[in-house]
Amino acid sequence: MPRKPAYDRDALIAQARDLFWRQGWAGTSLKDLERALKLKPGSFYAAFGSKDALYALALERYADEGVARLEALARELGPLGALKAQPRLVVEAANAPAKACMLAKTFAELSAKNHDLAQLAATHLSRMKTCFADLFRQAQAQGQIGADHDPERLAARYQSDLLGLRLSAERGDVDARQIAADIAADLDRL
Amino acid sequence: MPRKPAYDRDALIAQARDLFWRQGWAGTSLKDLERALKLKPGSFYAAFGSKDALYALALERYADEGVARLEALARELGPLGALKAQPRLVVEAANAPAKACMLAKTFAELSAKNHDLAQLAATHLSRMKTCFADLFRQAQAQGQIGADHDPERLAARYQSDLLGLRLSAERGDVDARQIAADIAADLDRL
DNA sequence: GGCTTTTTTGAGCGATCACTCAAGTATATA
DNA sequence: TATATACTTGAGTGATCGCTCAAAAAAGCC
Repeated sequence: MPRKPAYDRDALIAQARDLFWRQGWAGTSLKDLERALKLKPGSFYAAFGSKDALYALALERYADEGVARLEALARELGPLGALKAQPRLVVEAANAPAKACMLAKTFAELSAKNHDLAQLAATHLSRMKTCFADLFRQAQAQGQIGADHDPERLAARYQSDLLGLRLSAERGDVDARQIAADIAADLDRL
Repeated sequence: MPRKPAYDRDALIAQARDLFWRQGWAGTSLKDLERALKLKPGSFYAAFGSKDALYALALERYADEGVARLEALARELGPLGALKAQPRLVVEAANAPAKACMLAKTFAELSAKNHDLAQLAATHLSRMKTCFADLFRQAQAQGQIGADHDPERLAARYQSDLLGLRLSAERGDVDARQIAADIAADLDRL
């Protein structure tokens, strides 16, 4: 007996993610969302409950797809290959809403006020770091990098470099491809 | 015959810089500023004109002091010494309002909307990059690093790593000192 | 002390914020 | 086709945003 919604919820979350990713939390108003998602306030709140709840869904989606993409890359190129390819891929992602990492942007914007979304972003960043560590561990097991390295430490440094790279990639006066190449080259010296 | 202001303008700019640095542009309201600077709205606008104008002054101050600190460090430790010390110093700065770079935070928050302050932050980031390049050039001239390196490229990578490090330093699940040590160690292999 | 000039004060402006809700509309079942 | 059950609509909520301005207070000069 009920009527079905006229929208595709998954597509709306993806659109919201793109908007939030580009413009940040405070930089994206409900008017922006209503316009982009073509949803009136009533429908918006019926569907998602609040701006923050939708942001949380968007963050989740962002992180899930990031992990999935990395794991697919590792299946294709092997652990070290994936780690070496990732910087270039991130910089060259032409149709992404932004180069910078949405988790990092969210954390940077909201951590000072102890916002729940900052904690959520931090959790997902941790998850990504664990993925990196796993790949370093696998590469080590396969003898692709020296046994005298701590995978967790490598992962922390690698993720840090990647966050810097992705911010740099938004600048007009920086050649991010060079930086990406240098990060990848460093992995060969391990 | 005129009356003198009761406040120290330079001190107010420094306080505003600390607030903006921690909380960002949108995250810092005029109420926050009025409370921190102990200024009623009228005095605030008589002194600074607008929130954005004060933010610009704060950015300027931040960048100027950053450059000055780096140059002083280079006089004390030499060019390569300064570059190697900087990561550790940045991570260990205990009384700084935040670990992350204010220029990077501003740029990340505001560049999507083409805000003037994002452009200003980008300009100052460029300035800092030039400082780094100069130090790499000096280190090269002194034979401390190989002649087969492009100082501009080294500077871009170094700054990118530093921005990543400083963001990582705000996370609870990352040992930023390890990353800082690893960045410094990389400079010895040039 | 009297006058001028400036700063300080704080109520309050219009705009926008995230959000609500009652009325209108469309759809799936009976 | 009639009814029940959602979904859609958009005017409107109180709160907060950056900011203005006229009145009150204070300091420098005669």
